[in-house]
Amino acid sequence: MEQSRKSRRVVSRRALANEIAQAIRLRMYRPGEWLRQIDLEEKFQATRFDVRAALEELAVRKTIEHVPNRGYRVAEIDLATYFAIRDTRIILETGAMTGVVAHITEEAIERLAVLAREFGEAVVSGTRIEQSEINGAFHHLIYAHCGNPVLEETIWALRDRSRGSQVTVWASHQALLASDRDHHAMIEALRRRDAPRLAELIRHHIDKDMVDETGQLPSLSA
Amino acid sequence: MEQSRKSRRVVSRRALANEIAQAIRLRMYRPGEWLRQIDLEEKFQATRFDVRAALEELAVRKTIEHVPNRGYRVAEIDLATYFAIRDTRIILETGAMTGVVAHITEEAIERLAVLAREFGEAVVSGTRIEQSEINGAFHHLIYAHCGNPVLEETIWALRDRSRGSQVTVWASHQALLASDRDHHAMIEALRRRDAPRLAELIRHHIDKDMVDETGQLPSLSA
DNA sequence: TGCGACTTAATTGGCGCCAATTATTGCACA
DNA sequence: TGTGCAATAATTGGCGCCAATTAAGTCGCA
Repeated sequence: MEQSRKSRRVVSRRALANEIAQAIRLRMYRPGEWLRQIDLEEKFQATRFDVRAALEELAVRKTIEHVPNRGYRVAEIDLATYFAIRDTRIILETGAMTGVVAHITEEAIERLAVLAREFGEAVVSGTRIEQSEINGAFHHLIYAHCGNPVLEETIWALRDRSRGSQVTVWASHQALLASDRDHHAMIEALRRRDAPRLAELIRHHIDKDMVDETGQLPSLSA
Repeated sequence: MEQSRKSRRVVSRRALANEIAQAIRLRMYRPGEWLRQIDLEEKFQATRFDVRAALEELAVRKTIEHVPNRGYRVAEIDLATYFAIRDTRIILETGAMTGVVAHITEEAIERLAVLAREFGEAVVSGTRIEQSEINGAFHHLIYAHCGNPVLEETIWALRDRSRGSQVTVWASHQALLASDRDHHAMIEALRRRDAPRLAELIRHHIDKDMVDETGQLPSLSA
């Protein structure tokens, strides 16, 4: 009981950074928004020191950006870096597919099928956040089976980095339905252990998710 | 004059971390070696606070590892992560080649040719550190022309991470000579804008540099 | 003489205070 | 009424001190 304050600290070094990252993922903080240290202190029940350490970690991971004497804010990435991240993701995530087909188990594929079904349901009756979380879990589970922890980690870091943008949320219902179809096609390719096909699907998937919504991009070009 | 202390601080946040990273790259600190904060304080003329921030940053970047209440030490990576980094590097660095042949200028290729020649000279009459620096500059210059800053940065981060190992230093003179030949072959392929050939050379280059020396690997398996 | 517990020394790491910087508000003046 | 300047308020960030933890050294005991 009397350790309630202290145990909080022990966990916080990395965990607090992840909690804040999670909050950014869930869009509780929008790109461009300032993260005031005092607010975070009480919101996450942490000391100023821990908050600062967490913010610094996120700044190193490029999830947020640091402006001296101004503070930290959710990185607002421009179109050029946006495409740069997309292209890098394509290289990494397609490159992971040979490993995935080599290592993934039948059980894992079944779990993926369940997630794909859940995503399909969330498309019609779920919130944006639910859709995003299930989609994240789906892809996370795929890359978790590439047999290369470093690759998995690198992929995840880049995905987190691209969240700090307005374009990652699906713009249209059509895009959501297309994503749903992609997921099922991926499972099909996984069952056949067809790495090239999978890579092509992934490439298309990333491309679409990140480009299909250029309709709302003008707000970014400012 | 009176800002001598302060200006030091302004630079330090990121720069001090890079200075320490550089020192690790140059093997002034060996894998497994503890980085004592007091030593770093006077060695780099920084405050304890800055040293700690820099160490934390390097820990986030996985260049060093942090053990609570013990301190920071150069990460001693095991064989499995070693191969994981190698495979991820191959995916990224070969994937960058299409961008490189599309964006690199003739002047840049000439500068690469100069570096390749310098490396060839360093192989016979230079120190290990000189060889390593020229080799780094050569590859850095290549990836600087891939037209994708994010990709370049990711590649560099991974390269830094693999330094924390005994196997990155060239073991044999033969390996050095082979590296030298590879460099010239790369320039040849660059002149012909032959991306597939370049990718194949890079793959072989990484593979060899990192595997050819398994002869001294037993020291790692401990 | 070897092993274990205790004492001492060295190192790390948490945290709060205050200075430095920046944003905001209000006021005077054109 | 609009604009520029000055005072005020709020926020960030540097840093030193000391508690907590760990490693090393020492002594006693079997």
